[in-house]
Amino acid sequence: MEPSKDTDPAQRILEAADALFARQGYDGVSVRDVARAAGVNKASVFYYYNTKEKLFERVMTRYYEAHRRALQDAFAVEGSIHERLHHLVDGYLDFIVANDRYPRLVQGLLLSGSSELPLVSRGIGTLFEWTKTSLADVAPETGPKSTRQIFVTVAGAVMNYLVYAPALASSWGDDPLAPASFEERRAHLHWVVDLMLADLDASAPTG
Amino acid sequence: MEPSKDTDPAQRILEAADALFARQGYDGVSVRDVARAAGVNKASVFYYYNTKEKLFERVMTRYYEAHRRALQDAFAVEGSIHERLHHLVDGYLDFIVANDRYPRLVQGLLLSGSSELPLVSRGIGTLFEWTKTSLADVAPETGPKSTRQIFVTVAGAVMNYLVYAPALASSWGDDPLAPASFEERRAHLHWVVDLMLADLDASAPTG
Amino acid sequence: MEPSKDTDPAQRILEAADALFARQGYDGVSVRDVARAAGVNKASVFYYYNTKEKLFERVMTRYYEAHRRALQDAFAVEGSIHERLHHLVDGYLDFIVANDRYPRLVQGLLLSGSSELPLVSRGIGTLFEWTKTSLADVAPETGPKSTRQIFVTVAGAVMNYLVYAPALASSWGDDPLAPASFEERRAHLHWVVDLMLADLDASAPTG
Amino acid sequence: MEPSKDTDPAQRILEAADALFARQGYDGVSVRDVARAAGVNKASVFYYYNTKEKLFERVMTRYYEAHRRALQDAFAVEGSIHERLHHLVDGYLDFIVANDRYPRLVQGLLLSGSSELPLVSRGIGTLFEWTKTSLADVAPETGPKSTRQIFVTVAGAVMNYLVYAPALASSWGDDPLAPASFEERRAHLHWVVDLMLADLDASAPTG
DNA sequence: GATGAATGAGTATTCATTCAT
DNA sequence: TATGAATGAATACTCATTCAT
Repeated sequence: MEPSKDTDPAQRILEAADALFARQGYDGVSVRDVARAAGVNKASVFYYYNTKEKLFERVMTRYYEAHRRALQDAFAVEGSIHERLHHLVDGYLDFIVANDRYPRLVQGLLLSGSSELPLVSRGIGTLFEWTKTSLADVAPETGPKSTRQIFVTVAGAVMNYLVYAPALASSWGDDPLAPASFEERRAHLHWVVDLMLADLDASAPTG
Repeated sequence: MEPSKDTDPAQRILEAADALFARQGYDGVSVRDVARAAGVNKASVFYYYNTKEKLFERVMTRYYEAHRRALQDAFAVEGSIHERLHHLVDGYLDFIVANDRYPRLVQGLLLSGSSELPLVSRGIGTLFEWTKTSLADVAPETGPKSTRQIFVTVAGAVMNYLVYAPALASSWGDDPLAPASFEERRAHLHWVVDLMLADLDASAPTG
Repeated sequence: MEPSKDTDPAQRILEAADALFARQGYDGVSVRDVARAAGVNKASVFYYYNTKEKLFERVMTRYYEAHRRALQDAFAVEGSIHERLHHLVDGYLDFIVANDRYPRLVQGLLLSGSSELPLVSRGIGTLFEWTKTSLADVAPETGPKSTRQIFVTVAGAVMNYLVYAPALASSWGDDPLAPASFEERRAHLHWVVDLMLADLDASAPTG
Repeated sequence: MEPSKDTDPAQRILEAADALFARQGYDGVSVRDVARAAGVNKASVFYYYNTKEKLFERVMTRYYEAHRRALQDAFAVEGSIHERLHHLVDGYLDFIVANDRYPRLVQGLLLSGSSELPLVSRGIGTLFEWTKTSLADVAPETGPKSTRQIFVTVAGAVMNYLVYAPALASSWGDDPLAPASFEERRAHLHWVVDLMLADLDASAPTG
């Protein structure tokens, strides 16, 4: 947990900021906290990142990049709609598992009314567009079974799991953050997606 | 939105705090902000609520109360499992629509690592227990189709809609906060719940 | 320790203020503290005593009165110089024992550079004059054996005992505030006074 | 008295705090006062000393150190009991004269019921132990002529002189803080100590 | 006679940020 | 490249006091 003194200070600062922002939110973290956690002087944080806000942006930008790449890869796979959607969900979930601070950071942003909100919106928008493309022939544009409703449900089901986990831990049984729980979650999401797709196929066999 | 000078100042403070905490989060709001928004002296906030934290607790307690009542009523309805679950989802959604700041407040709490977390956990836990009772004969305790997975998905689908709304607005088409959108959302949730219940019935025809 | 609700509120306030000022000093006590300890509304303190400062003055005035009376009585006794001085010391000590908050209050005043200082000075001055009268034929006006030096030593020896007591308790053995300790102190003071008087008699047998 | 702008700010702050705390007591001094008196920004006080309390502790610690050294030196001197006690009194008095704020600071502490009280107690306790050692063969452990009674009288006679001085000034004649007055005081204390020792020798001729 | 409500001025402390070195 | 020193503005909170009732 101690910052290894021999790595790039800029990197150490970024990593410390990442962890702290995810745990306590933007307002809950002071530059002093970050500096201490990174094992550098407070002024160094400003030396490398100019302002607290820009530091936060850098933390987020890394994730946006990784997020975009992960979903692009997942989307690029060939196959049936079922297969492609499963891939998308899996890719999303894998990304979240590998970057488990991301959901908390994004939600924090969503709640703060920050000026960064457009960036998040754009990220979500892109994902939404891909989903729309995937489901174009299957789901309607509006209505209870519309892509947009499905999207919110599934995206929320992926993201929210991580945010709710601490509050669920007590009534949950197993640790919701243990690998086994993640696999159960993945299977659950596949089940839900399959149910929706099957019903869409059945009710609109025209596509 | 301007505070009507002739209503109870304690109430005006509470309402202002409610709005501000929901919009900017606990750390993002200063007592000065609250006082200004309520049109009272800063010291008056302390006169009525002693500390910022207690003020926040009062804001939350009101919601917890209302939340509990809403769900209790929804749960008390007789009928088949389908009907009862629909009622539960409807009650939840109605509550959220009527108290549209609540999801943001709760999420803010979940993200801040605040000391109030246990209170939220308890609230979520209660709701989880009711869901478990409702689904006792239908869904297993663990696995992809378990009550706990269904619970996270459905509860998240209800709560998150409000949190994501601002980020979705641009790629959404209609305003996600318009009454019509809420009804579409409600129908969607019913659809999803029905799909899951139907599949559970089919795969475990014991009920 | 609870204030008996049926006594005069003005009295209850005065008593509470007395105890608190003695324990925590003027600045260490808030009007809220006094009101709470007296079991009255904060505004009542102002109703009866106008300001915190005037309340403090009232607390002190009571003591000045009692102090003056006690010493006057002690001084009025006929007899030899030895006897009169013993009486003075005894009267002083009795007064202190009966009003054990007084030394702390006076010292607090002395240290605060308060505007009440002249009042204290006057009280001490009176006592000094009496002592001077008593010793007029025995002790010189200046020098190591002067009345003024004797006065400071003896007065300080009486007053300070109460102020140092809490700090002494640990290395003392017995409780310095127990009655037996007070009697030991009294005997000690008599011893010291007698030693000084005897020496004065011996060295200046002219009086 | 004006802070010379070119000396170490930390030192200037300490010196200003020292003077102010001695004059007005801990509660009577605000950090703003200290900063202004030291000619630095208010935040600088916290930069150097973290909290008002720690600043105060630093002020006191310096004195404790000096106090301890002064008395240790005074005690280390060889000679008869008379000589050693004279040295102790002289050392104490010299220290007080050189550090004339110390008595007021200590008394302020004694009167505030502060949490630092144990530190003062320890300081006084050490001095008491030395006195006990010095008088072991001469004075009893309890009773009117006991070391503990002598200690309180003499220590109080030294310390209190400085605290009473302002209140005495008017009825005193000369300025009690003038060097000549201090020498008169010193001689007086020697006289008193000698009287007590002589009497102890006479009544218990074992030494 | 007594008090609930209200407040302006003040408290200690934290913060993001700048800058000389 | 890195940092110790310094600060203006803000923070939560307390206080003695006033006043309408």
